Amino acid sequence: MDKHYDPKSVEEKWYAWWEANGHFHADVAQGGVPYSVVIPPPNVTGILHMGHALNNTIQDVLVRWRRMQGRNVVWMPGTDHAGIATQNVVEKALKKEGKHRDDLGREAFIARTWEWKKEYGGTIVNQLRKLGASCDWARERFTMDEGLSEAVAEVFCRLYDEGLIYRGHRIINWCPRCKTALSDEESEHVDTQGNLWHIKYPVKAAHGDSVAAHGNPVAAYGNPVAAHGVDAVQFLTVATTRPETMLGDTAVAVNPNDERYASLIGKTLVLPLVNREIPVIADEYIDMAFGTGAVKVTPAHDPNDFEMGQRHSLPSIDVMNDDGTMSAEAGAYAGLDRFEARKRIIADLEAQDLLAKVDPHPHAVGHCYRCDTVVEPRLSKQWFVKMKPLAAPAIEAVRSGKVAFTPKRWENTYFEWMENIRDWCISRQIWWGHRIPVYTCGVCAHEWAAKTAPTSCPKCLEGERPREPLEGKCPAHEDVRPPSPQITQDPDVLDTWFSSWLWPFSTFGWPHDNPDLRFYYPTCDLTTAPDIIFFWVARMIMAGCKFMGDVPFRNVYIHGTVRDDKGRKMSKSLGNSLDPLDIIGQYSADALRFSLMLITSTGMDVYVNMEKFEIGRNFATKIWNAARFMKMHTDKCEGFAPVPIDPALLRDDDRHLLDTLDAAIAAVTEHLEKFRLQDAALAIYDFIWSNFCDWYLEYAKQDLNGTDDARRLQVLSLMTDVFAKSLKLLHPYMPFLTEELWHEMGYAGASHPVAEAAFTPSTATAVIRAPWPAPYTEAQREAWGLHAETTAYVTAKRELVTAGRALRAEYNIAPSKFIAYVIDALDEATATHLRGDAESLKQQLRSDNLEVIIGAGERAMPGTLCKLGTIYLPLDGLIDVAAEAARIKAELAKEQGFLNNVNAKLANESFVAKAPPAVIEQQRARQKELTETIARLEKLHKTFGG
RNA sequence: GGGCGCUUAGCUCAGUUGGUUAGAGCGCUACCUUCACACGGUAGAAGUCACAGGUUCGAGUCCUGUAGCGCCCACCA
Repeated sequence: MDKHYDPKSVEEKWYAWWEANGHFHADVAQGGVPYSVVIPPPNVTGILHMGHALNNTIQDVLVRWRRMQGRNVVWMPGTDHAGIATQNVVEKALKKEGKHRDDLGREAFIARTWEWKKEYGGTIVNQLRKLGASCDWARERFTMDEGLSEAVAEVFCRLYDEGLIYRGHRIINWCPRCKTALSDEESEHVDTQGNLWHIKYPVKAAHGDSVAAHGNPVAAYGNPVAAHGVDAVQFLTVATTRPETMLGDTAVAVNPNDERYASLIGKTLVLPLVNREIPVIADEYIDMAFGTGAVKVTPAHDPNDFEMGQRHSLPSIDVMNDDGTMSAEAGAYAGLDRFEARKRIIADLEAQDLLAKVDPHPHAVGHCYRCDTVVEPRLSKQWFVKMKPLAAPAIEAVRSGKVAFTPKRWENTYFEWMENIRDWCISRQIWWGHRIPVYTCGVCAHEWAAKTAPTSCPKCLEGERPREPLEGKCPAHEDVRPPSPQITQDPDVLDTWFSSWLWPFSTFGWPHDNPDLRFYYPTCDLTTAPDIIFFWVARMIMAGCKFMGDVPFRNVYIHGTVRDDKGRKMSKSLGNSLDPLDIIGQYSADALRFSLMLITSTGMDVYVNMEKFEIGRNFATKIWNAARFMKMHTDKCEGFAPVPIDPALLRDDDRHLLDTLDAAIAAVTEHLEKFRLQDAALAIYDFIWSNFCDWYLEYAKQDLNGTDDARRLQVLSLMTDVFAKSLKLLHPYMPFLTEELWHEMGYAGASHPVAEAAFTPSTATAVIRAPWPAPYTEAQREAWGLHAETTAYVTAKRELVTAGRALRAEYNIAPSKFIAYVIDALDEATATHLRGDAESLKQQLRSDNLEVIIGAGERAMPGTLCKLGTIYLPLDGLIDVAAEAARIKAELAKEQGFLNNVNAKLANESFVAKAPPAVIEQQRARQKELTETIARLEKLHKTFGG
């Protein structure tokens, strides 16, 4: 074995080997209890970031653990075509060539995108391999591959035919850079310090008014100086955050109960800058307390205004183009960018003295989640899914517990959104994605949805249109004529998430019934980030309930966000991102995985910096060295083969080791069942490092270097077996290191008599297929003498040894100086037991240059204390007697305080009456212990002349 | 405006149904390069569990309120 562990070569070697040997591949034919997981498909444009590392490590831990438990495990991998994101990437590449997508045309552009996918789409998937993700790569899917596209078409047509997909003319979120509609979820609200501009709208004078007498009142308002010079003009002041939209105003609204404006309702205003006449309307929606209480109504650019427009039959004037520049409707401002137009409009209003005031106003502004451009609410004709009917069963599924969230609090978030769900805008004005399968007949104007491109119009085929007879084909069933130029398909594509929400069943072959789908659906655990609950999790539950008649998964584990050590979200623009591949390069994939798991508690955000990954690296080194140590001894032991446990040869520390291993196995299993991956990792870490390495391996040295061959063989067998089980426990977290050691230690194929089951040939080769360790049976524990007393003895012994070492440190005695100390054990049984083990104790202490004498206090001079009782240390001029007396006095006071508390507790009638017997018993024992300790301390204190 | 989370050792955080003297990692102090490991070992210091009330025999843990920080949702122009 090499002195140093080389993760790089090891990780590459084993990943290739696992894949080549089909260790990740799932097969229905093998039967058993399924454990299925679908990966949250990363964007095909993605590169591995810390969020992926966290998400996929969690999944891989669960998946590997379940696999070892003997479940029939499938981890379905794949990528998302990420409509807008991918199109952006390809457009950027085109731009470098000085081209635009329009130069290529739709078909060529799509072909170009597929080429890009073919060349770069595998990046993230290969990075997942570096992380160690044990996905069933043979099943890898892509949201635009043939099968998934079929599922999308199937779902669209079903919803369309049921009337759950409809086309609507309404205000949607428009990204002027991507030039497409977005769903509400795709518009991210960012708190922004904006302004509330107060603009004065002149009131048009009635006939006979003095202003009207000037002829054209509009002209007068167009020239405020003139207006002022001639007459007093009445104004209605409105407040707005988006002044440029005023060009599209078709009314101003006030609350009908607002006395300030009562007289103006029904009057006409003259819209500044455009001189359009617009009415003052009354609408309950208006909040009298906000702004001026008068609101400009722009039905084409604001959802509320749109609704008001509907209520009051107002026209809608769209003043913007799809790229965010002002449209022809904007008159003099046409062609200007919307923000430039805003500046100009403000300036112009100011020049005409129509800007009453400007108040700073913080508000949330929508940004495109793909390109961060400010989203424009805009009137548009789009496709929508009616969500309420889909939401109802999905709400019930969570309420009834068919789907459970971890942590549970996310269920509230889910309910909140689902109960107030709004229709989902699914059409996108881009090219990369699933084309909306809606067709229109140019002859009869019939519109319908079809899974495959139709060649003729069904309405016309029904006989309403005379048609040519077809040779050899029954016209009622199939039409083989070339596509009719009369039939046109909707140009838009579907929202990326329209394919993602089918992922848990489309990846298993739906809409076709098949064994995989039947066996693996519903999946078990879905692991994802909180920001994706609405985009994906909720919609998957809806789709599962709707199309499969069952939930898509039983558990949803929502993990936290990975942040930098200052708590900021990692982002490219901040430059505070850690690259998982850097961490893997510097510390190893195992270190990345283990550290992440160890520092992340269930569902909480995690703060990371580079140094945090030392934990995992150090742990790996520790284990590597422990293995080297054992290997060194097994190599020395010629022809070493493990022997079965001989109860006659077992000593306390052996029993204690088996005991703590048992506890660790139980704890790890239970924690993993409840998604407590941190606690499970801690239990493994603590067992291997503290119990196995620090205590047992040190303890075992005396036997390994001793002369008793039978005992040495027993100890070696025991420790290698316990180490094998430790590797199994650790394998889900550190797959590479454990696999390497599994082979280095010769566990692959070796027969371990203490192991819980004989390996079958197919499972003997890899830890990944080794069975998850089971706690020992009662019969074994009985036969081996694993009793509670064992733990008590070993605990006593450890404290005793610790006390000896502490003496040296406390009195600052050189390591070279031999110390014999004496212990007066508290209870006789322990003392007797430890005396019986005196020889091994002596050996154990030899390296510390210590020697202990049990229960002979009278012979020695007083020294210090440990929990077991009194420890005496020969003075030999090593101790400052006065200082020691003071120390003991302080100790005495502390113990007396504890005793007082306990006494008070036990004297309390309510406590005795109500506390559980176990707690009372505990307190009684403690009372006894404290009383004895105090008696001893008092004696000691006297000895020191106190 | 609603909802959620956090506040425990110098730092980052655990603490699972309320129950011995509240834990870990890092950092810190002292000693040790002893034949697996200095990415190590041994021993140690360090916390009025944000604040104020309440329930209880007993509260870091349950309830109410306050403060600070953070996140999510929301059409107040």
